[in-house]
Amino acid sequence: MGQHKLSDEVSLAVIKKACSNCNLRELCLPLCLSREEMLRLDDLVSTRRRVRRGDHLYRAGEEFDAIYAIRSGFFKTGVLLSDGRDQVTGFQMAGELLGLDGISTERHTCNAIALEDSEVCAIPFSRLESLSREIHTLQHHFHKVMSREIVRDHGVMMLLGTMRAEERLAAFLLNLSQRFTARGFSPSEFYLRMTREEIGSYLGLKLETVSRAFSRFQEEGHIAVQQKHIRILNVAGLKSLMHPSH
Amino acid sequence: MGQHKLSDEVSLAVIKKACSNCNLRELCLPLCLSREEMLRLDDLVSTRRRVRRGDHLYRAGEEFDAIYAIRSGFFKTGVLLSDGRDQVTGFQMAGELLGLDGISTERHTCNAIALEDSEVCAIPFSRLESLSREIHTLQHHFHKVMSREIVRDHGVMMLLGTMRAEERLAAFLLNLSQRFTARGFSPSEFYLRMTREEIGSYLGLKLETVSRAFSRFQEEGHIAVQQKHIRILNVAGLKSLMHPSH
DNA sequence: TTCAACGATTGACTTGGATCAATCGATTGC
DNA sequence: GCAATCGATTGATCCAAGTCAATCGTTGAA
Repeated sequence: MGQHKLSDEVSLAVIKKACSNCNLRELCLPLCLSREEMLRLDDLVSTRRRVRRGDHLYRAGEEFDAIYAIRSGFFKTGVLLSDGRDQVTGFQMAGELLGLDGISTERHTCNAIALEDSEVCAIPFSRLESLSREIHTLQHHFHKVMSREIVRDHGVMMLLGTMRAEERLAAFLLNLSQRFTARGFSPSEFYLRMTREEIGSYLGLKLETVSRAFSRFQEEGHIAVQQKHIRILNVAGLKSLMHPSH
Repeated sequence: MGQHKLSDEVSLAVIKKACSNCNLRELCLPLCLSREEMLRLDDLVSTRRRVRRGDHLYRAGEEFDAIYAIRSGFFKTGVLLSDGRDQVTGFQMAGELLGLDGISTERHTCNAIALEDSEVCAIPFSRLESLSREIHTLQHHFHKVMSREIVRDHGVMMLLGTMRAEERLAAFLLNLSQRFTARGFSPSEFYLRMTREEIGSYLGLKLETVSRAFSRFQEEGHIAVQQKHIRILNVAGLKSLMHPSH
C-alpha cells in the first residue's frame, strides 16, 4: 500500500514534467503537435533547471548545446561590449524560448539572467534537430519560432530607429500587456520584473528618461505607476502616443 | 551535329544555374554539403529571377512561399509604418538569404528592394524543409543561417541602442568592408549602393547627420569619400572611433 | 529596529543630432 | 546638349534626451 502510494507519486512527478501536460503547450514548442508526437517530445525535454533571481542561465561565450523553454519566471538577455556598455536585447517570459542565438556559432552570444526565480526546460539542440527531421510539424513550428524572433527584432529596430522616448515606452507597455494577456494574466495590471535602467537599456534610453515618461503617462491619466506595479487605465491613449500627429 | 551543339548549350546553361557550380557556394546555403548532397539541392533551386534596380523582390503582406539566395546584386529590406515612417532593417549582398522573416506568419513582413540590377535564386520553402529532413548537414546549416540573422539583428540593436552617430557610421563601414572582403572584393575601396537617407534610416540617423559624419571622417583622414565611392584610408582609426574614450 | 544599499523620482543645465534652408553636383529624360 | 530632378553637402538654429546632482522611498541584512 505504501509502495503503491510511492509509485503514484513518482508517476505524478513524471507527468507533471511532461510537455504533454504543460499548460504552456499552446504557446511553446509543442504547439500543433498530435498527442503521439507530443509524447515523443516529452523524452527530449527531460531536464529541468531552476534559476534563481539574478543568476545566469547561460553566459556569452559559453558552449551552446541546448535551447531553453521557460516554464515559469522571467528573464532578460543582453550583450556586453568590451568598453562596459551593455544592451538588453530582450525580456522573455513563460512559454518563450531562450538561446536561439547560440546556434550560429555553437556558443552563446549573449547573457541570459533570471529577473525572478524561474524554471526552464532544457532542450538538447542536436536531439531537437533529429526529432524535427522525423516530425514535420515540429520542424515547421520550430522554423516559425526562429522566424518570429527575427520579426520581433525588426520591431525593436523600428522602435530604436524611428520612435521618440514616449512612443518607445508606450510600445513597450502595450507589448508587455499583450504578452501577459496571452498567458491568461490581466492585460491592464502587472508587475514589472525589471528596473528602469533595464527598460532604458532595452529601449535605448537613460533611466531618468524612462522615469520621466512614466510620470508623464501618469499625469496624463494613461497609467497608474507605483514603483514596479503598473495599471493601464487608457489603452487607446497609450496607443495614440505611439503615433503622434505633430 | 547542329543537334549535338544545341544540346551542349542547353546542358551548359543547366550547369551554370546549379548551386554545385555557383561561386558563392562557400557563403550560401550549400556550405558544407557533399558533392552528392549539393546535386540534390540543385533540383530545389530551380528558378532564377532577375530584379531590376528599384524593383521589389517581394512586399510586406505578400504570401510567403520561398526564400531567396542573392546570386548577384544588392538589396535593402525595410518596414513601413502606417504613419509614413519607414525603417531600413538591412542591406543584403551576394550569397546572403532574403525572406526568412516570412516563415513566421507565412506572409512577408518587410519589403525587399533591389538597389542595383540583381539576380536571385528562389528556394521553395516547403521543399527546403523536406530536403533538410533528409540531409542533416543542410538542416543544421539552415538553422545556423537563421540564428546568424538573429545575432546580426542583436548587433544592430546594440548599435541603435548605445552608439552615437559617428560610432554607428564607423561600425557600418567596417561591417561593409568585412563583407566585401569575404566576397573577394577590396576591403578598402567600394561603392555604396544606397543613399545617405537609406544609410541614415538603417542607423537611426537623419541623412544630414550621415553626410556630416562622412565629411568629418574625411577631414580626419580616416576615409576618402566622393559621392558613393568610399576608400578606407585608416582602418585602425575607424575602429578607434567605435570605442571613444571620453 | 535601524541603517545601508539600491532603485526611483525630480530638478537644473548641457548637448548631440534634428530641423529648416540654401546651394551644389550628378544623373537622366527630352 | 540642356533643363529637370534627385542626392549630397553645409550652415544656422532648436529641442529632446542626456548628464549631473539632490532627495526620497523600499528593501533587506545586521
